[in-house]
Amino acid sequence: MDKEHILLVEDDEVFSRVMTRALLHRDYEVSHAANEDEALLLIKSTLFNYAILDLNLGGHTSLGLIAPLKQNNPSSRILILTGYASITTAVEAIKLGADNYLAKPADADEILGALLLDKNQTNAAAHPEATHHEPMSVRRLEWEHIQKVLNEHDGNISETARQLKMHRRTLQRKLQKRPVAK
Amino acid sequence: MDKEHILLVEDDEVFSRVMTRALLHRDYEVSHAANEDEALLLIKSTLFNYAILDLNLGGHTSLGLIAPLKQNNPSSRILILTGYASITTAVEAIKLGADNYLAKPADADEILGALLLDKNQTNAAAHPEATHHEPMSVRRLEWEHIQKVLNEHDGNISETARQLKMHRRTLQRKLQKRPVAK
DNA sequence: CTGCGGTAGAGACAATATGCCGCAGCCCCT
DNA sequence: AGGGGCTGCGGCATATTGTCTCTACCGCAG
Repeated sequence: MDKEHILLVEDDEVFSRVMTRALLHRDYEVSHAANEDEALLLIKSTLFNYAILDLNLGGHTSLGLIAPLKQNNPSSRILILTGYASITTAVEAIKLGADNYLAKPADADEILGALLLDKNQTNAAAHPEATHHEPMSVRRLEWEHIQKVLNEHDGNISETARQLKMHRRTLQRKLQKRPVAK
Repeated sequence: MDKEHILLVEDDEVFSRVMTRALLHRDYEVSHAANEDEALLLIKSTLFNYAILDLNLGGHTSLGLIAPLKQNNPSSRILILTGYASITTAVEAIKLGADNYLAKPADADEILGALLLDKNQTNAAAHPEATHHEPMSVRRLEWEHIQKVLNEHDGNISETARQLKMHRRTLQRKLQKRPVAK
Protein backbone atom coordinates (compact mmCIF):
# COMPACT_ATOMS: atom_id res chain seq x y z
CA MET A 1 0.00 0.00 0.00
CA ASP A 2 1.00 3.58 -0.48
CA LYS A 3 3.04 5.37 2.07
CA GLU A 4 1.47 8.26 3.86
CA HIS A 5 2.53 11.56 2.50
CA ILE A 6 3.72 14.39 4.74
CA LEU A 7 4.28 18.00 3.77
CA LEU A 8 7.05 19.68 5.73
CA VAL A 9 7.18 23.45 5.50
CA GLU A 10 10.20 24.73 7.31
CA ASP A 11 12.75 27.38 6.50
CA ASP A 12 15.46 26.24 8.82
CA GLU A 13 17.96 24.25 6.79
CA VAL A 14 19.30 22.07 9.53
CA PHE A 15 16.05 21.31 11.20
CA SER A 16 14.25 20.40 8.00
CA ARG A 17 17.01 18.06 6.94
CA VAL A 18 17.00 16.27 10.25
CA MET A 19 13.25 16.11 10.34
CA THR A 20 12.97 14.85 6.79
CA ARG A 21 15.36 12.06 7.50
CA ALA A 22 13.56 11.11 10.66
CA LEU A 23 10.27 10.94 8.80
CA LEU A 24 11.66 8.95 5.92
CA HIS A 25 13.11 6.60 8.41
CA ARG A 26 9.67 6.02 9.79
CA ASP A 27 8.52 5.11 6.32
CA TYR A 28 6.65 8.24 5.38
CA GLU A 29 6.88 9.96 2.07
CA VAL A 30 8.05 13.51 2.63
CA SER A 31 7.85 16.69 0.58
CA HIS A 32 9.68 19.73 1.80
CA ALA A 33 9.08 23.40 1.14
CA ALA A 34 11.13 26.26 2.52
CA ASN A 35 8.60 28.99 1.96
CA GLU A 36 4.98 29.72 1.27
CA ASP A 37 5.17 29.71 -2.51
CA GLU A 38 6.93 26.40 -2.72
CA ALA A 39 4.43 25.01 -0.30
CA LEU A 40 1.47 26.21 -2.34
CA LEU A 41 2.83 24.62 -5.47
CA LEU A 42 3.20 21.31 -3.69
CA ILE A 43 -0.23 21.55 -2.19
CA LYS A 44 -1.77 22.07 -5.60
CA SER A 45 -0.01 19.14 -7.12
CA THR A 46 -0.10 16.58 -4.38
CA LEU A 47 -2.45 15.04 -1.86
CA PHE A 48 -1.05 15.14 1.63
CA ASN A 49 -2.22 13.15 4.59
CA TYR A 50 -0.31 15.32 7.01
CA ALA A 51 1.38 18.66 7.17
CA ILE A 52 3.97 20.04 9.56
CA LEU A 53 4.19 23.79 9.28
CA ASP A 54 6.72 26.05 10.87
CA LEU A 55 4.75 29.07 12.01
CA ASN A 56 7.49 31.57 11.18
CA LEU A 57 8.44 31.64 7.56
CA GLY A 58 10.59 34.64 7.00
CA GLY A 59 8.05 37.40 6.94
CA HIS A 60 4.80 35.47 6.78
CA THR A 61 3.23 33.04 9.09
CA SER A 62 2.37 29.70 7.60
CA LEU A 63 -1.20 30.01 8.73
CA GLY A 64 -2.30 30.87 5.23
CA LEU A 65 -1.43 27.37 4.15
CA ILE A 66 -4.03 25.78 6.34
CA ALA A 67 -6.99 26.64 4.14
CA PRO A 68 -5.46 25.33 0.91
CA LEU A 69 -4.41 22.17 2.65
CA LYS A 70 -7.84 21.53 4.07
CA GLN A 71 -9.41 22.31 0.75
CA ASN A 72 -7.13 19.96 -1.03
CA ASN A 73 -7.73 17.20 1.45
CA PRO A 74 -10.26 17.88 4.18
CA SER A 75 -9.14 14.94 6.22
CA SER A 76 -5.50 15.92 6.35
CA ARG A 77 -4.07 16.67 9.73
CA ILE A 78 -2.05 19.80 10.30
CA LEU A 79 0.53 20.51 12.97
CA ILE A 80 1.89 23.95 13.61
CA LEU A 81 5.44 24.05 14.92
CA THR A 82 7.10 27.12 16.32
CA GLY A 83 10.11 28.20 18.25
CA TYR A 84 8.25 31.21 19.55
CA ALA A 85 5.23 29.62 21.08
CA SER A 86 2.53 31.65 22.71
CA ILE A 87 -1.03 31.08 23.69
CA THR A 88 -2.27 33.72 21.32
CA THR A 89 -0.70 32.24 18.23
CA ALA A 90 -1.76 28.78 19.35
CA VAL A 91 -5.36 29.86 19.66
CA GLU A 92 -5.25 31.51 16.30
CA ALA A 93 -3.75 28.50 14.61
CA ILE A 94 -6.34 26.15 16.02
CA LYS A 95 -9.15 28.47 15.09
CA LEU A 96 -7.90 28.48 11.55
CA GLY A 97 -8.12 24.73 11.45
CA ALA A 98 -4.77 23.41 12.57
CA ASP A 99 -5.10 20.17 14.46
CA ASN A 100 -2.30 20.72 16.90
CA TYR A 101 0.34 23.18 17.97
CA LEU A 102 3.74 22.37 19.32
CA ALA A 103 6.66 24.38 20.63
CA LYS A 104 10.20 23.73 19.54
CA PRO A 105 12.44 22.26 20.50
CA ALA A 106 10.69 18.98 19.95
CA ASP A 107 12.03 15.71 18.64
CA ALA A 108 10.57 13.67 15.82
CA ASP A 109 8.63 11.44 18.17
CA GLU A 110 6.92 14.31 19.89
CA ILE A 111 6.11 15.92 16.60
CA LEU A 112 4.67 12.78 15.11
CA GLY A 113 2.77 12.11 18.27
CA ALA A 114 1.19 15.52 18.17
CA LEU A 115 0.36 15.07 14.53
CA LEU A 116 -1.20 11.65 14.81
CA LEU A 117 -3.08 12.17 18.05
CA ASP A 118 -6.69 11.15 17.89
CA LYS A 119 -8.73 14.18 17.08
CA ASN A 120 -11.74 12.71 18.78
CA GLN A 121 -10.15 13.08 22.14
CA THR A 122 -13.30 14.09 23.87
CA ASN A 123 -12.18 15.67 27.04
CA ALA A 124 -12.43 12.44 28.94
CA ALA A 125 -8.73 11.81 28.78
CA ALA A 126 -6.99 14.99 29.62
CA HIS A 127 -7.97 16.26 33.01
CA PRO A 128 -6.59 14.77 36.13
CA GLU A 129 -3.70 17.14 35.93
CA ALA A 130 -6.01 20.11 36.21
CA THR A 131 -4.98 20.69 39.78
CA HIS A 132 -1.24 20.98 40.14
CA HIS A 133 -0.80 24.17 38.21
CA GLU A 134 1.66 26.82 39.21
CA PRO A 135 1.27 30.45 38.41
CA MET A 136 3.07 31.68 35.35
CA SER A 137 6.42 33.27 35.88
CA VAL A 138 6.43 37.00 35.31
CA ARG A 139 8.56 36.54 32.25
CA ARG A 140 6.21 34.08 30.72
CA LEU A 141 3.30 36.33 31.49
CA GLU A 142 5.07 39.21 29.85
CA TRP A 143 5.79 37.13 26.78
CA GLU A 144 2.19 36.03 26.43
CA HIS A 145 0.93 39.53 26.86
CA ILE A 146 3.30 40.88 24.27
CA GLN A 147 2.31 38.19 21.83
CA LYS A 148 -1.34 38.94 22.35
CA VAL A 149 -1.00 42.64 21.74
CA LEU A 150 1.32 42.06 18.83
CA ASN A 151 -1.24 39.76 17.31
CA GLU A 152 -3.99 42.29 17.78
CA HIS A 153 -1.99 44.70 15.72
CA ASP A 154 -1.11 42.26 12.99
CA GLY A 155 2.50 42.01 13.97
CA ASN A 156 3.16 45.73 13.86
CA ILE A 157 6.06 46.14 16.24
CA SER A 158 6.07 49.93 16.39
CA GLU A 159 2.38 50.11 17.17
CA THR A 160 2.63 47.36 19.74
CA ALA A 161 5.50 49.12 21.46
CA ARG A 162 3.44 52.28 21.65
CA GLN A 163 0.49 50.46 23.12
CA LEU A 164 2.65 48.71 25.64
CA LYS A 165 4.38 51.96 26.46
CA MET A 166 7.76 50.46 25.96
CA HIS A 167 10.53 51.47 23.64
CA ARG A 168 10.37 49.96 20.21
CA ARG A 169 14.00 48.89 20.46
CA THR A 170 13.25 47.10 23.70
CA LEU A 171 10.31 45.25 22.24
CA GLN A 172 12.37 44.31 19.26
CA ARG A 173 15.03 42.85 21.47
CA LYS A 174 12.54 40.97 23.58
CA LEU A 175 11.01 39.41 20.52
CA GLN A 176 14.31 38.11 19.34
CA LYS A 177 14.74 36.11 22.46
CA ARG A 178 13.03 32.85 22.85
CA PRO A 179 9.97 32.53 24.94
CA VAL A 180 10.76 31.56 28.46
CA ALA A 181 10.13 28.03 29.44
CA LYS A 182 7.39 27.67 31.95
CA MET B 1 -34.33 45.68 23.09
CA ASP B 2 -33.23 42.91 25.37
CA LYS B 3 -29.91 43.04 27.04
CA GLU B 4 -27.39 40.45 26.06
CA HIS B 5 -27.10 37.69 28.57
CA ILE B 6 -23.73 36.53 29.85
CA LEU B 7 -22.99 33.44 31.89
CA LEU B 8 -20.09 33.86 34.28
CA VAL B 9 -18.68 30.68 35.74
CA GLU B 10 -16.02 31.50 38.26
CA ASP B 11 -15.22 30.16 41.68
CA ASP B 12 -13.18 33.04 42.91
CA GLU B 13 -15.37 35.21 45.11
CA VAL B 14 -13.62 38.47 44.66
CA PHE B 15 -13.00 38.20 40.98
CA SER B 16 -16.51 37.15 40.12
CA ARG B 17 -17.97 40.03 42.10
CA VAL B 18 -15.78 42.55 40.41
CA MET B 19 -16.41 41.06 37.02
CA THR B 20 -20.14 40.88 37.49
CA ARG B 21 -20.28 44.50 38.43
CA ALA B 22 -18.17 45.49 35.49
CA LEU B 23 -20.45 43.60 33.15
CA LEU B 24 -23.63 45.00 34.63
CA HIS B 25 -22.12 48.39 34.29
CA ARG B 26 -21.71 47.79 30.61
CA ASP B 27 -25.36 46.94 30.40
CA TYR B 28 -25.25 43.20 30.14
CA GLU B 29 -27.43 40.82 32.00
CA VAL B 30 -25.26 38.51 34.06
CA SER B 31 -25.81 35.12 35.61
CA HIS B 32 -23.15 33.74 37.86
CA ALA B 33 -22.30 30.18 38.79
CA ALA B 34 -19.56 29.10 41.14
CA ASN B 35 -19.32 25.51 40.01
CA GLU B 36 -20.16 23.08 37.28
CA ASP B 37 -23.52 21.98 38.62
CA GLU B 38 -24.82 25.46 39.14
CA ALA B 39 -23.66 26.31 35.68
CA LEU B 40 -25.43 23.36 34.13
CA LEU B 41 -28.69 24.30 35.77
CA LEU B 42 -28.43 27.79 34.42
CA ILE B 43 -27.55 26.58 30.98
CA LYS B 44 -30.62 24.39 30.89
CA SER B 45 -32.94 27.14 31.93
CA THR B 46 -31.57 30.13 30.12
CA LEU B 47 -30.35 31.20 26.72
CA PHE B 48 -26.97 32.84 26.88
CA ASN B 49 -25.33 34.94 24.25
CA TYR B 50 -21.97 34.73 25.88
CA ALA B 51 -20.15 32.69 28.47
CA ILE B 52 -17.02 33.42 30.45
CA LEU B 53 -15.67 30.26 32.02
CA ASP B 54 -12.89 29.97 34.50
CA LEU B 55 -10.95 26.94 33.41
CA ASN B 56 -10.22 25.84 36.95
CA LEU B 57 -13.24 24.98 38.98
CA GLY B 58 -12.05 23.28 42.08
CA GLY B 59 -11.03 19.90 40.79
CA HIS B 60 -12.64 19.97 37.37
CA THR B 61 -12.06 22.02 34.33
CA SER B 62 -14.97 23.93 32.92
CA LEU B 63 -14.41 22.52 29.47
CA GLY B 64 -17.32 20.16 29.93
CA LEU B 65 -19.63 23.14 29.87
CA ILE B 66 -18.76 24.05 26.33
CA ALA B 67 -20.84 21.33 24.71
CA PRO B 68 -24.02 22.07 26.66
CA LEU B 69 -23.64 25.76 25.95
CA LYS B 70 -23.19 25.27 22.26
CA GLN B 71 -26.08 22.85 22.19
CA ASN B 72 -28.29 25.27 23.97
CA ASN B 73 -27.33 28.14 21.73
CA PRO B 74 -25.01 27.31 18.85
CA SER B 75 -24.25 30.93 18.20
CA SER B 76 -23.14 31.74 21.71
CA ARG B 77 -19.58 32.80 22.15
CA ILE B 78 -17.44 31.21 24.80
CA LEU B 79 -14.35 32.59 26.48
CA ILE B 80 -12.10 30.48 28.65
CA LEU B 81 -10.33 32.38 31.39
CA THR B 82 -7.52 30.97 33.43
CA GLY B 83 -4.91 32.02 35.88
CA TYR B 84 -2.71 29.11 34.97
CA ALA B 85 -2.52 29.43 31.27
CA SER B 86 -0.76 26.86 29.21
CA ILE B 87 -0.57 26.22 25.55
CA THR B 88 -1.90 22.71 25.79
CA THR B 89 -5.02 23.67 27.70
CA ALA B 90 -5.55 26.54 25.29
CA VAL B 91 -5.35 24.23 22.33
CA GLU B 92 -7.71 21.79 23.93
CA ALA B 93 -10.22 24.46 24.84
CA ILE B 94 -10.35 25.82 21.32
CA LYS B 95 -10.65 22.36 19.84
CA LEU B 96 -13.61 21.76 22.07
CA GLY B 97 -15.31 24.80 20.71
CA ALA B 98 -14.33 27.71 22.90
CA ASP B 99 -14.07 30.92 20.92
CA ASN B 100 -11.20 32.42 22.81
CA TYR B 101 -8.81 31.80 25.64
CA LEU B 102 -7.36 34.40 27.94
CA ALA B 103 -4.87 34.37 30.78
CA LYS B 104 -5.46 36.28 33.96
CA PRO B 105 -4.74 38.85 35.05
CA ALA B 106 -6.95 40.68 32.62
CA ASP B 107 -9.30 43.56 33.13
CA ALA B 108 -12.91 43.72 32.09
CA ASP B 109 -12.12 45.49 28.87
CA GLU B 110 -9.69 42.87 27.78
CA ILE B 111 -12.05 40.11 28.68
CA LEU B 112 -14.95 41.64 26.86
CA GLY B 113 -12.75 42.40 23.92
CA ALA B 114 -11.63 38.81 23.71
CA LEU B 115 -15.20 37.65 23.99
CA LEU B 116 -16.68 39.95 21.41
CA LEU B 117 -14.20 40.25 18.67
CA ASP B 118 -12.93 37.64 16.42
CA LYS B 119 -10.29 38.84 14.11
CA ASN B 120 -10.56 35.70 12.05
CA GLN B 121 -14.09 36.57 11.18
CA THR B 122 -14.46 37.43 7.53
CA ASN B 123 -17.42 39.47 8.52
CA ALA B 124 -15.80 42.85 8.64
CA ALA B 125 -18.99 44.66 9.55
CA ALA B 126 -19.35 42.66 12.72
CA HIS B 127 -18.01 45.39 14.94
CA PRO B 128 -20.41 48.26 15.14
CA GLU B 129 -18.40 49.97 17.81
CA ALA B 130 -14.77 50.64 17.92
CA THR B 131 -13.70 48.07 20.47
CA HIS B 132 -10.52 50.00 20.79
CA HIS B 133 -9.27 49.38 24.26
CA GLU B 134 -5.81 50.05 25.49
CA PRO B 135 -3.95 47.00 26.62
CA MET B 136 -2.41 47.04 30.04
CA SER B 137 1.18 48.07 30.08
CA VAL B 138 3.60 45.30 30.86
CA ARG B 139 4.44 46.93 34.15
CA ARG B 140 0.87 47.08 35.27
CA LEU B 141 0.28 43.49 34.27
CA GLU B 142 3.34 42.40 36.16
CA TRP B 143 2.25 44.27 39.23
CA GLU B 144 -1.20 42.72 39.24
CA HIS B 145 0.18 39.29 38.80
CA ILE B 146 2.68 39.73 41.58
CA GLN B 147 -0.01 40.99 43.91
CA LYS B 148 -2.21 38.06 43.13
CA VAL B 149 0.45 35.45 43.71
CA LEU B 150 1.68 37.23 46.80
CA ASN B 151 -1.84 37.21 48.12
CA GLU B 152 -2.22 33.51 47.42
CA HIS B 153 0.76 32.89 49.62
CA ASP B 154 -0.34 35.13 52.44
CA GLY B 155 2.26 37.74 51.77
CA ASN B 156 5.16 35.34 51.91
CA ILE B 157 7.79 37.01 49.80
CA SER B 158 10.24 34.15 49.65
CA GLU B 159 7.63 31.70 48.49
CA THR B 160 6.19 34.12 45.97
CA ALA B 161 9.59 34.74 44.49
CA ARG B 162 10.09 31.01 44.07
CA GLN B 163 6.76 30.59 42.35
CA LEU B 164 7.38 33.50 40.07
CA LYS B 165 10.86 32.21 39.37
CA MET B 166 12.40 35.54 40.15
CA HIS B 167 15.06 36.36 42.63
CA ARG B 168 13.82 37.18 46.08
CA ARG B 169 15.95 40.29 46.16
CA THR B 170 14.33 41.45 42.96
CA LEU B 171 10.83 40.88 44.23
CA GLN B 172 11.77 42.66 47.39
CA ARG B 173 12.92 45.66 45.44
CA LYS B 174 9.88 45.67 43.20
CA LEU B 175 7.58 45.64 46.18
CA GLN B 176 9.29 48.65 47.63
CA LYS B 177 8.42 50.68 44.63
CA ARG B 178 4.89 51.77 44.35
CA PRO B 179 2.12 50.40 42.26
CA VAL B 180 2.64 51.31 38.67
CA ALA B 181 0.35 53.92 37.27
CA LYS B 182 -1.47 52.87 34.19
C1' DC C 1 18.95 27.63 76.59
C1' DT C 2 20.62 26.52 71.98
C1' DG C 3 20.61 25.20 67.36
C1' DC C 4 18.05 24.58 63.04
C1' DG C 5 15.26 26.18 59.32
C1' DG C 6 12.42 29.52 57.55
C1' DT C 7 11.69 34.51 56.43
C1' DA C 8 12.83 39.57 55.83
C1' DG C 9 15.66 43.62 54.92
C1' DA C 10 19.65 45.50 53.06
C1' DG C 11 24.58 46.45 50.97
C1' DA C 12 27.79 45.69 47.21
C1' DC C 13 29.12 44.48 42.64
C1' DA C 14 28.75 42.35 38.28
C1' DA C 15 25.73 40.99 34.51
C1' DT C 16 21.82 42.29 31.80
C1' DA C 17 18.16 44.92 30.17
C1' DT C 18 16.29 49.16 28.81
C1' DG C 19 15.80 53.89 26.92
C1' DC C 20 17.41 56.72 23.51
C1' DC C 21 20.20 58.20 19.86
C1' DG C 22 21.09 57.70 14.85
C1' DC C 23 21.29 55.34 10.26
C1' DA C 24 19.96 52.64 6.30
C1' DG C 25 16.77 49.93 3.74
C1' DC C 26 11.88 49.11 2.29
C1' DC C 27 7.20 50.09 0.96
C1' DC C 28 3.35 52.69 -0.21
C1' DC C 29 1.24 56.84 -1.55
C1' DT C 30 1.01 61.41 -3.77
C1' DA D 1 11.30 62.50 -6.01
C1' DG D 2 9.84 63.19 -1.51
C1' DG D 3 7.26 62.22 2.81
C1' DG D 4 6.09 59.05 6.22
C1' DG D 5 5.54 54.66 8.08
C1' DC D 6 7.96 50.34 9.57
C1' DT D 7 12.14 47.27 10.50
C1' DG D 8 16.64 45.86 11.86
C1' DC D 9 20.61 47.06 14.22
C1' DG D 10 24.97 49.39 16.39
C1' DG D 11 26.45 52.09 20.33
C1' DC D 12 26.25 53.96 24.88
C1' DA D 13 24.60 55.87 29.29
C1' DT D 14 21.56 54.44 32.78
C1' DA D 15 18.39 51.38 35.27
C1' DT D 16 17.14 46.99 36.76
C1' DT D 17 18.41 42.23 38.03
C1' DG D 18 20.97 38.33 39.70
C1' DT D 19 24.05 36.81 43.23
C1' DC D 20 26.25 36.57 47.36
C1' DT D 21 26.66 37.89 52.09
C1' DC D 22 25.31 39.52 56.76
C1' DT D 23 22.25 40.51 60.31
C1' DA D 24 18.03 39.80 62.67
C1' DC D 25 13.68 37.80 63.99
C1' DC D 26 10.51 33.90 64.86
C1' DG D 27 8.86 29.26 66.12
C1' DC D 28 10.07 24.94 67.53
C1' DA D 29 12.36 20.60 68.67
C1' DG D 30 15.91 18.82 71.60
